[in-house]
Amino acid sequence: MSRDGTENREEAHRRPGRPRSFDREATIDEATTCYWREGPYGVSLNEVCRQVGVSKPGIYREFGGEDGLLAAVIDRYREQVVLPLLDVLASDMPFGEVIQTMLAAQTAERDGPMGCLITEGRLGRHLLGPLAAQRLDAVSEEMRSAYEARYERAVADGQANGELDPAFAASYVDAQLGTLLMRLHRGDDPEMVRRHAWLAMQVLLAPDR
Amino acid sequence: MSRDGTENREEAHRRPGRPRSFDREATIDEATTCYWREGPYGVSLNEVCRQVGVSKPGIYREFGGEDGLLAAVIDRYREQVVLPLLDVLASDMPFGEVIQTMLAAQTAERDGPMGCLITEGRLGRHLLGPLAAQRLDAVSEEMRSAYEARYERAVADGQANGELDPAFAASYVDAQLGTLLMRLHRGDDPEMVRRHAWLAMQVLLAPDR
DNA sequence: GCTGATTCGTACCGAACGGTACACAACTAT
DNA sequence: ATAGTTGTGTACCGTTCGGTACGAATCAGC
Repeated sequence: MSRDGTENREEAHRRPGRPRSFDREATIDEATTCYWREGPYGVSLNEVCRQVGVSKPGIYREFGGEDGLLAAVIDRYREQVVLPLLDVLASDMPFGEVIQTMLAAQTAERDGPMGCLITEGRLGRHLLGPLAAQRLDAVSEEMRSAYEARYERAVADGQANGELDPAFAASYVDAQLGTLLMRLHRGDDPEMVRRHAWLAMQVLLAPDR
Repeated sequence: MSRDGTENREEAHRRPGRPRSFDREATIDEATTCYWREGPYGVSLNEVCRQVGVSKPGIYREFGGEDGLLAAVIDRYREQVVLPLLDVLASDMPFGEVIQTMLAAQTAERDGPMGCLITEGRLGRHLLGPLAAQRLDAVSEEMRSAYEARYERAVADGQANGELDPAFAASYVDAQLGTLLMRLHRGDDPEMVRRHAWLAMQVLLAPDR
């Protein structure tokens, strides 16, 4: 396949013209870090270009503009952060331990930025372009439905308070996790935030045991 | 007293020079509505001037700039919104009813903007000037300590779960109410938001009854 | 009417924003 | 070498931002 410019190194580039020097993957990675650290609204496209070390026309040629770049960043964030989280949700750990593990993972001191790019994006979704907004909604719904499925499984296993409508419980988890992530991004004390979230989650757990 | 330009109407203005036409109180009122509706970061000073119908130099002469205007707005908001809320907290209603009343008041459909100016301001406190940030912190602490006092009273009356540290419970209430107000401002369904908050508050109530 | 005092808004400043025109660099093919 | 093709970044566009210089407007006193 020689659809794109990355043929095998042996034959090098056959096409005429100047060879590409723009590294799409590295750009997405660095831009993801920028947007994650500062929040999607806390950093301008100019600033991202400065920090990543690429020119603005380069971004426009590759992603079509700020909206397209953010859409690519959200996709990358989904693969690297959200999917592992969904794996934890899908595991066969007891419900309470799943919750505890998720809270602990998010509030653990880490090298990278605290908080969640998706959560920050949802805080000002109306400021996003159509592409980024669509990806954001998709990932949000993906997470929400995972919460709902896990809650239903927990109810079936007797590990969760079954008196709540699953969709309602899922959106409750979504809201509580959103709060946790937003506060972490704001710089609140992770341990306090974690304890608040854990307290809020108690209403979902099965009363006995 | 003739310290300021507003002497009694009988004697009119005695001082030389062009009489004041700038209405400080009306400006604060209208600006409060603007910042409340759009959020402190969702509206520029230029836009506020446009909507209120005053000139930018007028704002600078009266308030010293954007920071001073926001400080005055926060003070006005405190008087008109926060103090009545503190009155509800201080009332002798049972604890559960106090919580329910606060949630209902915030989530009720109303003519004015949904959400809370203070809460929105805290989301991006680092973007505020020193004056506005100081007022915001003061009001925030005022509310938090009111939550703490009311919770301690509820514990003493056997209306609240006494196993929580009062400061911890107060910051929990603060976080949950903040979430509620932020979601209302974002446009989430008020009824859903209210039910979520009420569910989260259950862990504070006394287990029996 | 004139002068001085005071308040007013127009019209500007430099900086930063998102977005783009275009000249030049770097390759293949002849 | 020369022409053709493709990728690149400088240097600009118009807009909006927070903030201000300054002359016009409106009063009291004379």
